[in-house]
Amino acid sequence: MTTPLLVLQRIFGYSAFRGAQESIIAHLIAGENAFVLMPTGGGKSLCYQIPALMRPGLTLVISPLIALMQDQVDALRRRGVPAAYLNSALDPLHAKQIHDDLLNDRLKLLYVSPERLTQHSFLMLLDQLLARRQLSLFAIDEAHCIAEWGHDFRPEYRQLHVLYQRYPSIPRIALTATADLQTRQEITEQLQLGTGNQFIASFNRPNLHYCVSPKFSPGTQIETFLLRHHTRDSGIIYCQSRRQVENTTFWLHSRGWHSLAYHAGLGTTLRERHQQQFVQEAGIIMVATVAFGMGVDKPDVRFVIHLDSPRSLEGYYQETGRAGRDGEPANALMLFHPNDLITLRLRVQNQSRSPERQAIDSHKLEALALYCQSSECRRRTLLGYFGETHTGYCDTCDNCNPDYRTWSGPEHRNHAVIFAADRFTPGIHRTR
DNA sequence: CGGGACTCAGATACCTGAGTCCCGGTGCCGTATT
Repeated sequence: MTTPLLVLQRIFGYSAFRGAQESIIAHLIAGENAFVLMPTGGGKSLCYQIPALMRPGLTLVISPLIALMQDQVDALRRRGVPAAYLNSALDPLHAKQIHDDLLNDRLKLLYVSPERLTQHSFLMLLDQLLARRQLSLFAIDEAHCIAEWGHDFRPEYRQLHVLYQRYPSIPRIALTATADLQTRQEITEQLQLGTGNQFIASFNRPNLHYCVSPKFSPGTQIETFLLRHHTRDSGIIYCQSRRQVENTTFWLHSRGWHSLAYHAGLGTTLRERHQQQFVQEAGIIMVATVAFGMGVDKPDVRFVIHLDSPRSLEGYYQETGRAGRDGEPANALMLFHPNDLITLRLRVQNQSRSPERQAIDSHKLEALALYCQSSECRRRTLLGYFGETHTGYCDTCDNCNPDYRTWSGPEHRNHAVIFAADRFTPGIHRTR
């Protein structure tokens, strides 16, 4: 008789479970639903992969990106686990093969996108598996996409309720590393997970150090920060627009920094090349839009700079969370100007979304505004937003420790004074 | 596209008007075309 621990040791090669992994796995094996919130690198995947191997039949994993599916399936196959994905990157012959494998119970895990899942033909296939009692578990990876993308960008993310409506007897697990209270509620409702099945780890990342600096001369500020703290480190600079990415990359390059651009307008080949370079080589600065990050596995990212304000505190946490996954100290610097907020507020107002949705977007944005303009411990504010209490005085943010206020230039104390005294110099502009 | 924000030059010490620039970002899927 095999146990989860034996599977963990024999298949995955770890000696012991971490955090809540063991209880989540036991929960799923017993046929219960689960909502799992765990920081990146906390071992989320194992929470459904081990039950997948211990329960009879197929575990279906809903994943947002083809690249993520490929990474996961490659890793599983290397360990000898029969896993596959079904998506548009696959040629018809292979797709047919997987179809056959599914009907003959030769696969333990199948990865698909929500778009694939909601196709009629695919649901018919699942119906067949259900009828043969070959359907074991549904796992929704990166479940925050339901709230983040489901409302306009990828509407199929709001149709995942088909899982419990059509297959009520099959347990569901949703996993993510970032979700505020609102997002958690949305995921739980959308997938009917039940309120008693929540496994929520701490959001605190003690090795991340936070600073919000008034933005008055972004180029100089970035360079000061890099020269003082990160002359040879890998890091990410987040911008709001593709144009800003281009300009900043060009500018950094002209100043002798090894920088690469990443946004969805660059084309698949170039994006893949840049991402691979960033992961494999040391000391590259990736200048990127929100397109960059998900599924990027690089433990030694030493800094994340926000050149423009993100549109929510949730997004900010997610993006800064890509630094310091190795547990070593890493810095999160935000260059903030109140004008950025004005633009974002207008954008929320002008969105053609329901009043309820606008209220939620607005709430998420105002949480960020509070964070930027607060003189309280950043860590306390950030954790408080996610419903966690922290005593404050973390000593590793600019509000707790004066040393952190000089990251990108002279010490800043009061945003209002600085913005009254200085005229705002807009973003870095390419010289023609 | 209309309109707001910014820059710059010129006339005149703070303001005006013309010109320029900008107007977010994320990916599946399938079908049509080289």
